[in-house]
Amino acid sequence: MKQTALTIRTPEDFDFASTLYGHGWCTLAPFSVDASALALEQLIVLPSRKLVLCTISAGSESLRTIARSITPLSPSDRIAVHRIVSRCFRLGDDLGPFHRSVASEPAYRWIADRRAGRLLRSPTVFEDLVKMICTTNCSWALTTAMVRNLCNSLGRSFDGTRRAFPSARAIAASSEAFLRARVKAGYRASYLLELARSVDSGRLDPELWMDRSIPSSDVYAQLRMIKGVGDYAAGNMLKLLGRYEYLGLDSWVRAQYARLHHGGRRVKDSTIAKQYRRFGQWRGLLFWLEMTRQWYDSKFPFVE
DNA sequence: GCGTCCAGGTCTACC
DNA sequence: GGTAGACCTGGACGC
Repeated sequence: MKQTALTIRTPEDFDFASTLYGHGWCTLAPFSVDASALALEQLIVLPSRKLVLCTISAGSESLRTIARSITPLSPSDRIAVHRIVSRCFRLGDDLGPFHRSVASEPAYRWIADRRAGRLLRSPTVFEDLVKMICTTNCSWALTTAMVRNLCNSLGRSFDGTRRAFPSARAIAASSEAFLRARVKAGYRASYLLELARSVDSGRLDPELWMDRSIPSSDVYAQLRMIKGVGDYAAGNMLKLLGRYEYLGLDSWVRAQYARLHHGGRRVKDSTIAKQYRRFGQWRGLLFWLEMTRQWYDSKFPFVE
């Protein structure tokens, strides 16, 4: 096994724990967390098709990344690791305007203080989209099981114990019956298969949504055309694309909003939307952070 | 042990 | 455009 150490510089307003634990993505394979070492383990597939197991932790104004691979990494492989880790940890996102806009309000000053707002994402938009569909209409435990099953049954093996997230081609080559029986995706199986086949054939290229010149409303509309992607999934996909104009409401945040603002009484979605309208392009991010504030005040729920 | 409910929703048919 | 019912799974809960 070859080992390569990389130091990846982070922005001034970056915080490792806030990014790692800001939502549940760190618990979805092929991510895993070593809570005692405060490190993220991530198995990634490079453009050269090499598999690299990365252990990422906080350094001094940097991410300390140990990359393990079967064969040595070439200079272009090292650049690819740097690019993928930076993308997952949202190092290129400029949250300065957001932090400055909320710092003037006492209730939200903690967001800038905690350098919160970077939501961990996967190496590809396709991977995030598959995972997002797996969060719909089920418990978080089932989501983690479905994603783990996808990796274990269709992902490439690194060392016999760890498997990467499967490519669109690998999922496309499976079948609905397989995705139901082995992945336990249930009725989502047909959605995942159709999505994977669209991406594999080139009919759909989710990476295009990273282009900031495309209006968010257009990306949202394209997401909503995908079977299995409704308001919740589309809204939260946009957050992973760095677009925060949609709230992405689900039963958990609705209940949380009711607890925080209405003594537990449920309110209409339009009431929630009205409450956050004044935060403009940042409303989706501010909403999510307000709903999860207790995680930052006490303990992140994903820490063992 | 068994039945029911519901969880980080979405789709389709129908009105 | 709004709504009812169906849809996989698995854990929690009541009996």
